[in-house]
Amino acid sequence: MSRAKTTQTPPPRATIRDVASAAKTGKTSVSRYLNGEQHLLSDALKERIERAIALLDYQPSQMARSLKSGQTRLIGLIIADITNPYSVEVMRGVEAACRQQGLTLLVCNTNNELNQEKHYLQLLSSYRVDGIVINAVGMREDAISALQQSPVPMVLIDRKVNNFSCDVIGLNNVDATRTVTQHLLQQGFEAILFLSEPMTINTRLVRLHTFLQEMQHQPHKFAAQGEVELSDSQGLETLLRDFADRYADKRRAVISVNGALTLVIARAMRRIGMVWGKDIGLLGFDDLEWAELAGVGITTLKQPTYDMGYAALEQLVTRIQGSNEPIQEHAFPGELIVRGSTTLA
Amino acid sequence: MSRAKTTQTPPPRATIRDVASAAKTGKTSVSRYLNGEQHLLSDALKERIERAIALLDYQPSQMARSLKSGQTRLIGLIIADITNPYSVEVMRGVEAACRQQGLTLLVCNTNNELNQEKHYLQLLSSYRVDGIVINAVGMREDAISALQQSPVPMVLIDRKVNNFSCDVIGLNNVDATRTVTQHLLQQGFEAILFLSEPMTINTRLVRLHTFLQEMQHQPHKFAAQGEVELSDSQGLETLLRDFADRYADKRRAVISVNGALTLVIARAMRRIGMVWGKDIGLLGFDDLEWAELAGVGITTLKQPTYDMGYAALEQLVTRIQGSNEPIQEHAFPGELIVRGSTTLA
DNA sequence: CTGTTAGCGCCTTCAC
DNA sequence: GTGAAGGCGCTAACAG
Repeated sequence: MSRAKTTQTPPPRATIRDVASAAKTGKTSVSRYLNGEQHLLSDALKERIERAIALLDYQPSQMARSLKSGQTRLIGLIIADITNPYSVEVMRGVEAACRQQGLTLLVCNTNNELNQEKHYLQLLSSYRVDGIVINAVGMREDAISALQQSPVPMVLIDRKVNNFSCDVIGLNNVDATRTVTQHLLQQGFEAILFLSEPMTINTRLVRLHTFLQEMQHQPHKFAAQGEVELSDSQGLETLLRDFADRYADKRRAVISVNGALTLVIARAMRRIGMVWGKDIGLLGFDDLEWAELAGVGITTLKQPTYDMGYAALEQLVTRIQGSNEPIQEHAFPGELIVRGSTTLA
Repeated sequence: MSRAKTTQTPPPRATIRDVASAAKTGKTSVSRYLNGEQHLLSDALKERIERAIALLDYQPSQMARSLKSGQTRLIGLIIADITNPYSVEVMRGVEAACRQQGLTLLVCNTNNELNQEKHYLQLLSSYRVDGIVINAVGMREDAISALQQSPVPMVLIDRKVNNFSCDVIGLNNVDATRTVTQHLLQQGFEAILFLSEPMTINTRLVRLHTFLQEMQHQPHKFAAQGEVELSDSQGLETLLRDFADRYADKRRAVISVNGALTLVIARAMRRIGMVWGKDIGLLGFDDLEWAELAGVGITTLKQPTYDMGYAALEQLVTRIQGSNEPIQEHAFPGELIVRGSTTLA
């Protein structure tokens, strides 16, 4: 019966005190040993401590350390949609930078839900993370109240939040949208439909406005716009058909505001037998790993997502270290990758 | 100058003591208030505490709590390759389950590097996570030594590790591989090439062995196998060409051992002008969001990844709660999704 | 019903 | 060189 008990209760983790007594010394010396102040210890003592640590498989508790020091060396990353390859690349960048700085990443996925975002913000705060990188759900004020209070340094990725002043890392949306629009015009497209998910996000608005602005200068060209939920495939098909009908005699193209939408648009086109690169042009923000495999290929505007994540963390670290420089907005350039979908035969 | 100082030193977070004194009471009452023992407090006191908390924007420190209780309510998830959509879905499942259980997820990406894995294992342990879900890098013994020691409950996802007894959640690889092989045979394919990344992972081995075994029973059919690194596009092209040449007069098909490889194979086929669904059959483990868009579509064996992640966490929780039941190996069924690539015209 | 007290594991003066 | 003592923020006896 004592056996059962032994199995059930795992041996409690060794503490610094255990190590100390095993090494026949005090906690202080062990602590010193751990914190690189080894030059203060006699070789004999070092020896003993080393052995005791190995013997007990001792690992200092970060919890206790953090409690004492007030620094957790934990970074929170809040991502709106981890399903999105864009987010995954950002995450990889942030993570790489964290590793390089000896920080640990706490990743949270809000699934594009505002209350999840609030929940995680509070959670991270209660764990006393040293800083937060956040890809916000929206730009409305809901989340801000919670944000603005917090004394935790933050950096926004991609999406700005109204009335909330904070460093932002993102794409140079204006330049990128101009590039994209000009490319389509140069390829001879005459009617362009800008498709977007709901305009609840700053980035989407900027892209749309820039697009419309670019098109204004064009005398005999036509700009159209549509808004769809990712799940509304019916609505999307209708939108596409209407566009094709209205500009039946023009060379037509569609711009997709982001990668997730591009996938949905491509599927819809498939279903209604509209072939990109032949019946219609297609261009999407965000590069896609399968872009070259889909029919004749899909032209994309690639963002340096990994670098953006990396840069976001670096910026965050300067804030953590107490930097008081004015708010930064770092805009990265995009890269147009031309494929078959925008080079009509 | 006092202004500068104020800006630089953010107001220290309120502690339970601050709340207590603001509410003119002791820490205990505040603690009780926080821990749902409100029925023990007088309405007047509750009132005051509530106000004090709101006023100071007080949030209890999880660090201190964990230190006291010995439980962090933190779960570690170690993922071999976060780039892989498979992993992302697993993560989403684990995360959903965590949320449902009031646990917080610490996600680590090992990038398929063994030393990263070891590093993170130790890190999670030093943060005293309550449990770990791990998608191991390999099945060699290197990492195990570190693993086996640990008193932290663990659950493996997808990949088993030799000599390490631990619950495992994964696909029913035998059944799935049979399904896949039989499907190709029924479609009239006569020569089948099984392509895999290096055989460093248990799952891949099982799939290969099952495939070979299934093919043994087939009199006039031919089984071939190849091993490639994802980055070795040259080698892959050669492999595909050789296969096509050797079985020039047979109906040929390729099985890809996982989603990442399927992408690479599809690209290689594109480059050498080999058209799936026409020149050759193609079938891959793991469903891909773009599978229907690539040419005539690619047949896949879909895994219930989200559910697997969810189940993994649930299993982990039973262990955390002290369950001593024998090691479980939960194998989920796969689902064959037939598309154009395996229905030769 | 409420407050006082003693640690959780660690680091850090401060003495020896 | 080394160790003892106090406290980080919190919870849980144990008194009142």
